[in-house]
Amino acid sequence: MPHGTAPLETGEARDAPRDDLSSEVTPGAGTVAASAEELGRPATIRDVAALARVSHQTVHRFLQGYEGIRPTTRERVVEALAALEYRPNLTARSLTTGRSMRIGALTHELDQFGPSKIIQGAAQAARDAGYVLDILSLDMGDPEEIDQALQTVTQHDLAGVLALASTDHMAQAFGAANFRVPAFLAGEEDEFASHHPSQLTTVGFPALIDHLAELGHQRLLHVAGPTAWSAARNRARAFEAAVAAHGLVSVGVVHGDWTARSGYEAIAALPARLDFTAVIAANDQMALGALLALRERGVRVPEDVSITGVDDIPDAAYFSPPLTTLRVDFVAQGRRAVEHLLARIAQREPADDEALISQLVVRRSTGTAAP
Amino acid sequence: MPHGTAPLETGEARDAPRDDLSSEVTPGAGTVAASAEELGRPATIRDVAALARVSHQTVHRFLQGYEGIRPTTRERVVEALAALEYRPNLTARSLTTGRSMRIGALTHELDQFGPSKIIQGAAQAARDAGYVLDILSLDMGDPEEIDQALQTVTQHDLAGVLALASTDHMAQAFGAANFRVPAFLAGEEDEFASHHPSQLTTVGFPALIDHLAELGHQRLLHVAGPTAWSAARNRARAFEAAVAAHGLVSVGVVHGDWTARSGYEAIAALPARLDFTAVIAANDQMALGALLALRERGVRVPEDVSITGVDDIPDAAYFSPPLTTLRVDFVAQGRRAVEHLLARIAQREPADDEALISQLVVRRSTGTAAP
DNA sequence: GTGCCAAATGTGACCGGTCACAATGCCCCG
DNA sequence: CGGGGCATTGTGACCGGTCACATTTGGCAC
Repeated sequence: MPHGTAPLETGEARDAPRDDLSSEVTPGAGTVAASAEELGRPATIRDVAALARVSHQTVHRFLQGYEGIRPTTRERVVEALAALEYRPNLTARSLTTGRSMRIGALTHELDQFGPSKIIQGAAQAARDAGYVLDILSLDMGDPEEIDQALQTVTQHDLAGVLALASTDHMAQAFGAANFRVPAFLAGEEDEFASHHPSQLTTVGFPALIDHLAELGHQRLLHVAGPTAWSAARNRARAFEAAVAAHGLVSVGVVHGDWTARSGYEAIAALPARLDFTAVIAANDQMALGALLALRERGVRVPEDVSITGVDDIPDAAYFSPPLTTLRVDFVAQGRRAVEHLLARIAQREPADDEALISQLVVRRSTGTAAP
Repeated sequence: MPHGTAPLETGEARDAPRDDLSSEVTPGAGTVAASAEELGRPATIRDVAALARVSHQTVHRFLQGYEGIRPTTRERVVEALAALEYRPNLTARSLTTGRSMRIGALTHELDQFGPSKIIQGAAQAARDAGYVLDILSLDMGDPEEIDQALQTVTQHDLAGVLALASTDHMAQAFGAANFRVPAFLAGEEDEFASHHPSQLTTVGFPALIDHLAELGHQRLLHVAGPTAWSAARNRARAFEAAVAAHGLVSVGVVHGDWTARSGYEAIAALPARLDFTAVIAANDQMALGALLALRERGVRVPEDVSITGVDDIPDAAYFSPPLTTLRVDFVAQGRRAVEHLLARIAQREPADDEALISQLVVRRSTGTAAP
């Protein structure tokens, strides 16, 4: 269909410019389209060239920001571009250059706060760099489907591929795929278990455990995320390390699935007598669930048991009671992931990024330990 | 760079096939690449054609599912495709066809539960149809920036454009843009204020108000969303209509911004004496904030005041107390939006979709009205 | 005015898949 | 055994922007 559209007119337009140099400058008399409407289809550089009475290459040069164009020529090109409402066709461009302005983002669990924030940051960073983000939400679980989705990715020639959710499934599928383009797997930073000893007591989990220790808590329960998530493992490791560093006691690690329901069930399933004074949940949702379960058991928060989360979702400040938590900058993670990928695409070294420090936010869900 | 890669070899490969029909079938002897590695770049249909000793057109026909290919020929093509690990180049394809397999999704507020769920549904539906979703997250507010983002969209030739967030800003920007492709603005359905009288008492807000009326509530407060959102206006309208239909009293409509904070402040700002027995928040987050504000005022929920939300975010079941709310199927909304768009792209009539009914979920935040 | 050189501009091919149109090959009939 | 006609396959151009290279133009010195 797009082919057949008035090929003759196009042909004439291409040949016309060199003839009537002497005739009137006022367009519209010849076969050269002088306006977008007259053309009836998106303008190409050749349409613009014809109207500006230059070669398509000159138009191209102008668009590339080439300086050496005579002012008079340049002016004609500018006018023609405006008159025809020219917009470059990125598809054609990528066909020749072999590069595209698209980044594929593999993700799942888009309804989770973290991942969707990361996507938001990634989309921003991508757009700032003139790229668009192609979302490929995979339903994990069906390996067949993952495979098919990855196939799809390789066909849509992308400048690079980013994997954002950090489950083992994803990592595995990602590793096995042959994208033929730069790829970057954005896992959660190991910030919680910082290897810089100097920071151990000031950032992330150490700060959180510090806070609890100061309040006199000795025995802690960790409600962890699903083990298939590296973020969950990181946090669990960081928890254990911080506890050990403070000489406190971990009474156990229960695994949930990030949902409030799993946090609720983790607490509800405990024996009648609780042998801890603080619950450290690996995210705010599970903390919320734990909060309700404790309340239903007649346990007061924070008088009897303190509770903490991780993420600082916007709602956390309005839980009953408001939740003490570690704020994680997901948007920055997304931005950074894209920047890393862009660096790899451009074959530069990625900018040295400072650590993403998760910040302790103290609210009313933590208090002095019950005696 | 991709140009220069051994143009000679390519040229020879293109001409070679017809010569050595008699010589060995075993490849590798001539200049025709017989494997993906040997090629060192993605295989094209012409590479495949050369290896299969057919014309590029025959390969093309095979790929299009054309039946009339002699079995022996077909077999050679199949083998060549496999040997060279051929993957179609979608960029080249869209250049000629003028169609692409990409849908642009304009959105903002990706951190909101509703929008991100809608995106999830849209991405699923898109992928099911072989499309990918290009996310274009706009920062509303800066009209300059919106404009620029829309420019970007028109350059990435997309099969269609979808706008998902339903603020007036978006609607306006969307309406003003000239996408040159099918576009679809997915606003929230007017489901809450259904015009089908028969459904008025069974779905959405009517059901919610029904529920409260049965519990004896007479005086209601609505915490609405921001007026710039059509969803907020719909819900406010539906609230008023349902109240009127039941002969109840609306003591007022306070506008928040969807966040828990705004719900909290809406209640905190009220005079000491509350003249309502139920708060109807336009979403669950604001209900959460209201819940905390009431608690801090010493008001018990649901004994003194009942509270309801809308959306049924996963956390709502674990608020303290668990929230009575209207469940909205955002994923279905996203799917439907994409299906509508795809229908428009294919110039078919969209499938007749049944109403998306929001379902009342009764939990413990509502109880009999205080006397 | 002439010649030279760099600056400015033009030409044609190409990316890879698709399209319109041609040219074979093959089978069967008279 | 020749020829009609369909089945099968091939040819070349095209989409629009880019690249490598060729050609023209202008400015300046002589």
